[in-house]
Amino acid sequence: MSGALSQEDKLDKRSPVPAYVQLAQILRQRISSEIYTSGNRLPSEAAIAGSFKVSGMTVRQALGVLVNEGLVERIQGRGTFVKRLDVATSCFGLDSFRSILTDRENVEVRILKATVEKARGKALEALGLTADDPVVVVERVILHRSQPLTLQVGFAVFDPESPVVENMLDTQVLTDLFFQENCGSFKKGELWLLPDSLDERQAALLGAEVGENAFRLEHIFYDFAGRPAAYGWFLLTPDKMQLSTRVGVWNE
Amino acid sequence: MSGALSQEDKLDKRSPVPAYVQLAQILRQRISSEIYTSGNRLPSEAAIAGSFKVSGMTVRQALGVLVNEGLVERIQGRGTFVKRLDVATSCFGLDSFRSILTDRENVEVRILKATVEKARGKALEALGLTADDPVVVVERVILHRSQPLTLQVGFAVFDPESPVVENMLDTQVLTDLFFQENCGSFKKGELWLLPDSLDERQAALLGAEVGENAFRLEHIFYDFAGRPAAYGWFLLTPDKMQLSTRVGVWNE
DNA sequence: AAGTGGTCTAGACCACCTA
DNA sequence: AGGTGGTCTAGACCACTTT
Repeated sequence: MSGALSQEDKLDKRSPVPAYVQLAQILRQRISSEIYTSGNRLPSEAAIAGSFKVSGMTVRQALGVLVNEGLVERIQGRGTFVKRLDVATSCFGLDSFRSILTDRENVEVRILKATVEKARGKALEALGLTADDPVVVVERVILHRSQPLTLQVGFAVFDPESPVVENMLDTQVLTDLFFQENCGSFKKGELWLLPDSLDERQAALLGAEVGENAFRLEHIFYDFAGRPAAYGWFLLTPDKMQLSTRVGVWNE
Repeated sequence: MSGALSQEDKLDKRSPVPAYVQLAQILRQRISSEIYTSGNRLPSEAAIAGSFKVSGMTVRQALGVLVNEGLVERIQGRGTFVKRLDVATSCFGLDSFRSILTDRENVEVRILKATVEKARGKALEALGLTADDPVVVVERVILHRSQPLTLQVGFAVFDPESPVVENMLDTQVLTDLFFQENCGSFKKGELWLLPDSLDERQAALLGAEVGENAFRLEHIFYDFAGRPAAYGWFLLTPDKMQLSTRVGVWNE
């Protein structure tokens, strides 16, 4: 067994796999097999560089990979340490939602409502408007393979000269936030995730049961002048958007 | 105005702020002010290095910062491009939950139940046991400033020699996953986030209303042999764990 | 004082893309 | 062929921590 180990403990410099990736992999395995143990120090950069006969920069790059994976922590003047599992540093991505939306030929958008109304409630506040300013309101159901995927409600400041209004009325725009194809008009955005449950109308539109638990994904986007320009939310049942994340050593 | 701009377009090499951070900031502002626009190419590494009189490595480091922020994308052979806003690349962290749990002097754990039972249902499946194998079941309420924060239910394989069982019965262990102080016994873990609503008992324990929407944070942890060792979940109302994230240019 | 990681230089060669 | 980013070297100096 130690033969197999020492074999993996050398870098193949002719390999197309970069040296720093190979090195990261070796160090990852040493963490996984408790050669380097939780809370303890790894050898110094110089020591690793010497033992693998690579430059300091290559070691640094390999350790950077492990830092990004949350496996180690580097402290100036002290060293590089194996991190303990830390649930709170993990984060939940929207990949499963995106993977459905990017399947474009099977996605269909059905407009339920597209009107100009007087602003009130949360949309008024989020968009920084004064009472009764006009806002564009759009409500859509997005379907995937003819099955309801999500109900989307959006509000935008009504400004006939703004491209945002055009975009709001376009069937594509909000899916484009995910398709990443037509969203140069926003500088930044903020998103919130909330637990919710479906009322009668929402359940009917999504083909789900009344009271069923769902995610509510709220969003607000700002234009390049820094003004809030679009506010709204998506309603999604959790089978349509699985949120999961991993911590610790998975890529051994 | 152009005077102010050109002033910021030089690096202060005597500053304690690293050159690559200053450079990233300048490039970020150029994206924010649409000097570099969505979808278009930035100057090449060599061009940036020349105009700021730094080495290629410093430019590379600065661009790496912007890549991590999701502002630009680098494509080998083509160049570095300003990314359009992309909701689906953002992710939700558990910082707000952690910030409460790490306020240790105000956190209190109240054990509701700690028994050994026969495995069944989801815990049996998650832990890879066969029917009626014994499992440790622990149920707790965690309070912050004497207010109920979360209800936690955990299952662990019953193995008298395993430190996990000891830990499960310890009032501290699962909060330690967050405190990051006593979790060297797990190699990896997986987490799921789900929308849920509180039943009568849960609502009473959490001082909330029956049917109120809540997050359910499920977790499973594996020991260094790769075996599932602990499964369970947290129930939390969204006021106790705000999940938000940002995309685009925020640090101008 | 010695050891650690953090920044930075000034090159080199390669893989990839576009023309 | 020429330009782009990706990897890598072999150093240098600095800031920080520990002894």
